[in-house]
Amino acid sequence: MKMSSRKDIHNSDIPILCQSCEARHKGICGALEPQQLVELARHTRQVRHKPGEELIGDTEEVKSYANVISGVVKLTKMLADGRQQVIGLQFAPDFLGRPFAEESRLSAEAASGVNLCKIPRSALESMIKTSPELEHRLLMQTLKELDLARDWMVTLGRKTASEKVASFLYLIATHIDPTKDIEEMDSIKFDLPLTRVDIADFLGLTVETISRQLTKMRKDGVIEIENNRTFFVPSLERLEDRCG
Amino acid sequence: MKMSSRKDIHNSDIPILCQSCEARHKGICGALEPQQLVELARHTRQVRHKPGEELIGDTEEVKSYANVISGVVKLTKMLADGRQQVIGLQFAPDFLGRPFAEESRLSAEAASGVNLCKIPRSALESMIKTSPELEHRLLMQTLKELDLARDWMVTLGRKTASEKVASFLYLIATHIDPTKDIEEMDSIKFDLPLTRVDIADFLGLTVETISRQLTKMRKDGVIEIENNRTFFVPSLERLEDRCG
DNA sequence: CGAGGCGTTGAGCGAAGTCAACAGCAGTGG
DNA sequence: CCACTGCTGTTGACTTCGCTCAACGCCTCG
Repeated sequence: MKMSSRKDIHNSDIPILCQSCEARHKGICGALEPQQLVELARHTRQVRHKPGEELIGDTEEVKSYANVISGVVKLTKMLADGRQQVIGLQFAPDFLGRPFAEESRLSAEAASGVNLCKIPRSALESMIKTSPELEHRLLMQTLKELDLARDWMVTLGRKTASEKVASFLYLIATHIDPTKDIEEMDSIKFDLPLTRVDIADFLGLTVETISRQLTKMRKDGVIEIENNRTFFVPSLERLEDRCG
Repeated sequence: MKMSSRKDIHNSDIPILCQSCEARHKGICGALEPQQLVELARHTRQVRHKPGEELIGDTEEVKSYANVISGVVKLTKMLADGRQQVIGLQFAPDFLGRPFAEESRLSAEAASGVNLCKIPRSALESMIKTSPELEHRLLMQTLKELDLARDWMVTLGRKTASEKVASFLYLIATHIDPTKDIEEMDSIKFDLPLTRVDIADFLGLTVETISRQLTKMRKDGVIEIENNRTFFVPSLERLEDRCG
């Protein structure tokens, strides 16, 4: 069986699943033979979710995986007494779901409007058995998420409130539009996919602190805010300087 | 080629590499044919490290992977101004190293005395190409680490100082001895593999706070301390109650 | 119009940080 | 042998950052 070259595989910025596989080299689909593509397409379907809709609940049985086509998905965990922590955000073209787990150990919720490409668990797992390349891509995606989680642990553990907020805005600014090249940008305008409460839960802070820090950054000219949700960053570099 | 059953594979509590492969079913070795085992043994070698020795530095080129045979390895990241965060601990039989990365994005240091089974990067990566089962085990290990990292994000972001310290002690108590079954234990005695400074860097706190919280837990009878490093937990259940 | 959700701002408080002193211990060298 | 140094850990006094509580403004929706 023909396989794509190692070089291609090392590119971690690829969707794992993708129903419309025009750009085969960018998807998991790139690892599949034509007949496998047909097989895949028989099982996947695109679904749309409104902001706030729960995609999968804690301790819920995992019945399907998905690929984020557009929008932002929020992953959260809760303590027994209700304290909540957002443990990750997923942007297009991330893979959604915990492979080989009987049940989810976290909740996933649409933060913004979200388009997903869903595939039943059994279908993906049986395709993995026949296509090692598929599993390799899953491994690359998981390694990428582990890297991000570890970066965020530094933010949670060792940064001040204002550094945390700056880091959050920087993360969103550089991930919200998967078509843009981060290197080539200086200023950027975007819509926040999260409420202030969500941001607080992501950063381990309170809403009030978020609000105060945003006001401070606005007064310092690092950001401009329209309509509470639309942000403009005149200099990404200056924002990065505030990330600690 | 014969492969072990899916059921076996789902057991995440297996060493990935293991030079002395007597217990083949427990290692990555279980995925290999006899002639591959011989091939593996030609490349691996066991090394011993004293506490505090650096195993791999930030931005250092990755030349080999390793499996933790005994002891505890501390993974850390640092901010530009020197603030440090411990982003993970690795116990036997964890796999050490970031597959498919050109350079390390973190530092690894022996926290206690550590025995490793090292394998050159090229040797492992070429074996992966011929044995998909090997890659599957790597995926399972990475998923396990991702789960742990996300659990710890909740601790870092949403727990109080005393809950953090309790959570840390609980983590150590339940992981320090890989041969013990957690379910069957109530009381336990163990040596801390980390200094107070390390604990502080793991929990996003200061040494002073660690010290004060430990003193408080000792006065409350949740723990007993001998020689600063040797801890006794009379009731794991009571410790767990303090984890939040 | 009022209700409810989301966001901002202020006043006061408290948990954790900072700074400083000190104790215990291992190593070292006169 | 003891003085000296350096490292780790503890404790106390004081400060401060971020939390709590409360009020209020601004939307949207019914």
